[in-house]
Amino acid sequence: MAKFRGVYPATIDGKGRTSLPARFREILVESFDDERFFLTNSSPVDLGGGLHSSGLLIFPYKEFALFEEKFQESKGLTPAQRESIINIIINPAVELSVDKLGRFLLPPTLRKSASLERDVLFVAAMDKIKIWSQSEWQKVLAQNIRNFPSGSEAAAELGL
Amino acid sequence: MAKFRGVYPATIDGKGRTSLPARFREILVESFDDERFFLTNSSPVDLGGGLHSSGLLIFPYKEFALFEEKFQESKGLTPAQRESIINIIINPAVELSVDKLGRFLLPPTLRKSASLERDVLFVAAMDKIKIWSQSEWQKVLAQNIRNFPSGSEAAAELGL
DNA sequence: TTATAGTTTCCCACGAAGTGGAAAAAAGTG
DNA sequence: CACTTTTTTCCACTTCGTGGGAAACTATAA
Repeated sequence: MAKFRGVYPATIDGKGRTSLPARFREILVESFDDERFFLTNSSPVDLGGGLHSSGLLIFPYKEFALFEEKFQESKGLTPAQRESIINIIINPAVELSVDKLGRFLLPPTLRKSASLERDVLFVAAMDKIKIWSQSEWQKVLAQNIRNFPSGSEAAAELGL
Repeated sequence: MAKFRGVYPATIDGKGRTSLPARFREILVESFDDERFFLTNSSPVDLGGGLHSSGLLIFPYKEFALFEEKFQESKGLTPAQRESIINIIINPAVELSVDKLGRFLLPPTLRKSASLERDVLFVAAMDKIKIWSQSEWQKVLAQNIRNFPSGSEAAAELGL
């Protein structure tokens, strides 16, 4: 089953709309046979200056139900953690689908909580898609690069 | 099973396409019997002025699946390293194949992250192929040369 | 209930980007 | 040198992304 792959730039227009990259629309219907999806916050990340929520997350329709199930059944979470996940991920999630031109409206509250302005990136994440501001994503990558130089043990172990 | 061998120059055209050297196309179908491949970032390298990601990597289709498996099973990686590999190598990877003239489009995001302009090199790397800007590759080689002077222990040990 | 403002959706249009192929140019081969 | 293969350039066509007008819908207030 084909997964989402690749990173695509996009912009948010004056009305708060953005277009889901064509490739991701295809995968959505071909692999998840449903063009509906859920949009919600992603988990907060620390980019040096404290923890914030700097991205959004798209779940294919069915995947979100699976996620909720997994969450219900998971045993390793403290009550505080459960509450966080409910308030950040589960409750704010909205069901959406794209219009005839492949676009959708980013609900203002989600958009604000991820501080998305004009230039964003759609980043494949296996069976989900992340939406990040381009500048914030650069910071994540810069951090990642430091953890993973070629010639490192990690690289050698994987034949890279 | 024949591996990729040799270094070939190539150029990127105005639309961002480049042609996979004929020899590599042959190997791809003869040794890996599948003309599809995955293109992604290579691991970051320090060329003196800090770490960046200066090349791309082609995995024959099946090899990429094997790589993902190896990654899943590998035990020696810290969570930070795992995240790095996911964000740099795995998620940005795209499946491609060449057109009837042997060309393929370098996806803009990958192209930018490796800073590839016009003149590139296709460099054999066992069961993978690297794509580097010619100028950056010179720097890698210069570095390599310093680590391996003729007359060194390393050279003597191998009868070189 | 109706008026009004604000928001969301639909649709058109244009420019940018991607795809494919013909043909010229360059490189490789005997 | 002549011939074949590969690469590059160029052009045509299609698809995709973006901006904007206008219609539909929602919410609030009169």
